Amino acid sequence: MANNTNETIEETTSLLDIQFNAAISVDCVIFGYDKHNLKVLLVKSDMPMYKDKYSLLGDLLKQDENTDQSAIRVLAKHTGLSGLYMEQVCTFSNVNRHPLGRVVTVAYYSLVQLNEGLEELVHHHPDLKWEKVSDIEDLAFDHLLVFNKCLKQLRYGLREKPIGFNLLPEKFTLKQLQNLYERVLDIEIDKRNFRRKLKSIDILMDVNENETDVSHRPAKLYSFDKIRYSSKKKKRFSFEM
Amino acid sequence: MANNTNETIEETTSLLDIQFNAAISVDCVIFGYDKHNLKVLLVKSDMPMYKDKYSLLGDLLKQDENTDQSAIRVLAKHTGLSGLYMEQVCTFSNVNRHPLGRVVTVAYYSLVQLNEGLEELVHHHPDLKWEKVSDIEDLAFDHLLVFNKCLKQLRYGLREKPIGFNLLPEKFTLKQLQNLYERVLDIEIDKRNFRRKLKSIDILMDVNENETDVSHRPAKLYSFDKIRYSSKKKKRFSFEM
DNA sequence: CCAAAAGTGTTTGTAATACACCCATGG
DNA sequence: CCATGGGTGTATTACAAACACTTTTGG
Repeated sequence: MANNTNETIEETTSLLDIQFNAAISVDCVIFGYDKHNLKVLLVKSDMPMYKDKYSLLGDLLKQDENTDQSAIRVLAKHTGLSGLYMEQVCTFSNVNRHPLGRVVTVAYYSLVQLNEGLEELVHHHPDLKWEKVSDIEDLAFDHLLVFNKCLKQLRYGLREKPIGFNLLPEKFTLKQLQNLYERVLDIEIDKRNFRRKLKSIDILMDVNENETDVSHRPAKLYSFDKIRYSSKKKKRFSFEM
Repeated sequence: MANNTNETIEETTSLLDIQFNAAISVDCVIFGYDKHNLKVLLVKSDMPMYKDKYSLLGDLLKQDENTDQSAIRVLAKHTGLSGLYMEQVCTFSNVNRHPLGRVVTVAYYSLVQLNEGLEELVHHHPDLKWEKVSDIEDLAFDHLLVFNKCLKQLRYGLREKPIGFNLLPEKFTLKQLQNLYERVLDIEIDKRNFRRKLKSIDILMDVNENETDVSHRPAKLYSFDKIRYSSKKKKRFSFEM
């Protein structure tokens, strides 16, 4: 794919040169879950026409990276974390979506467990905030559109793939997992049915530990068993509930 | 979104100007179904390094259009048709995916019923061909990747949304519909179960006509009842089978 | 011993699967 | 009247949904 002749390069460099080029950006909907609420990391817009509005975290694509790499870079820059779960969602390209020129943006969402460290982020960076998903009403640019699309894809994926674990600590209780599903999907789930479902899917590992520091019967802790999951991945099963 | 002050324009035009820009293209996986096979419209690559290979139909994004419009334009140009079912699938942006320079491409798939008119297309345009999906092994650029992703999304969507009808004529028999599911998903379906399922979903309209020109009992013709479908769309139901 | 949440089974309805014969038409 | 594919029903099984009480711990 890289050993083109000089001839070819000349021919097409010119072809592409006369073509319209656009800036390409990546926008990340960074979902954080703090055991009660699903939140999204937002940054105060630095554009005069969008002052007082917040926007998603993003950046322009660089010459030596693809959009996945760009998204990883944006995540690392703002959260300090790498290896986060991440999905490309959709590309937005309306002609006037960006007031400063033509910018086509590729949207990603990613998932992170909102611990104290991450909550603290916003104290050092006053332009950042974790906004509850249910409180998001208005964003700069077309970012409300982008956000809605990403939220939809997250909800969809949560029913079909074991991605929810990315929003929880390594070890968690069944109640925490159920709460996650209830909060993110905005539904109520019967405790017994939920537990039976999880038992039948059989992708959790009993870590033989209990919750601590609770003033009632402590719950057992589990972790997601990636290995067991991949071994049964072939048969399509649904997380539907 | 369009009344920026001069100040803003100056400030950011310069900001965007110094940024890296890339060409943006749209690539369409145009699926055609001829009652026996699912096929894809391909065009012989005009690039020396990919001679003898075929590629998807695509074009570079123009200044005054978004990628949806660009895809519609590509579809119209090569099939002469408009209003085809179409979905954005994914964006591919690897640095070296295009030998002539940096081109980020947005992939779409679309669905069309392959009638004689469309089959004939390829006689007037010797560079075009309808290739059976099962025969596609190698394509120019990263188009095999693009194609595979689009096929996957088509199969996925077929199980969840009533999009199959876009591959059939307005009026069709239940057998034709079943064949479509079997061929596209590459599975076998029990005739009685299939028919019961469709009856329960209740989105077909009996057009009170029969097949003609068959040397056996003619089958009843149905059409997809869009209105009835949208009226029950709220409850999520699955085309799963 | 009390408060609080953890943990557990059964019943009922609904949808998926497997399976075989009669019917209507053209030739 | 025969060949061809169209059209139909039932029994079984698996899964989803609804629902209430006992157990364990901390204070």
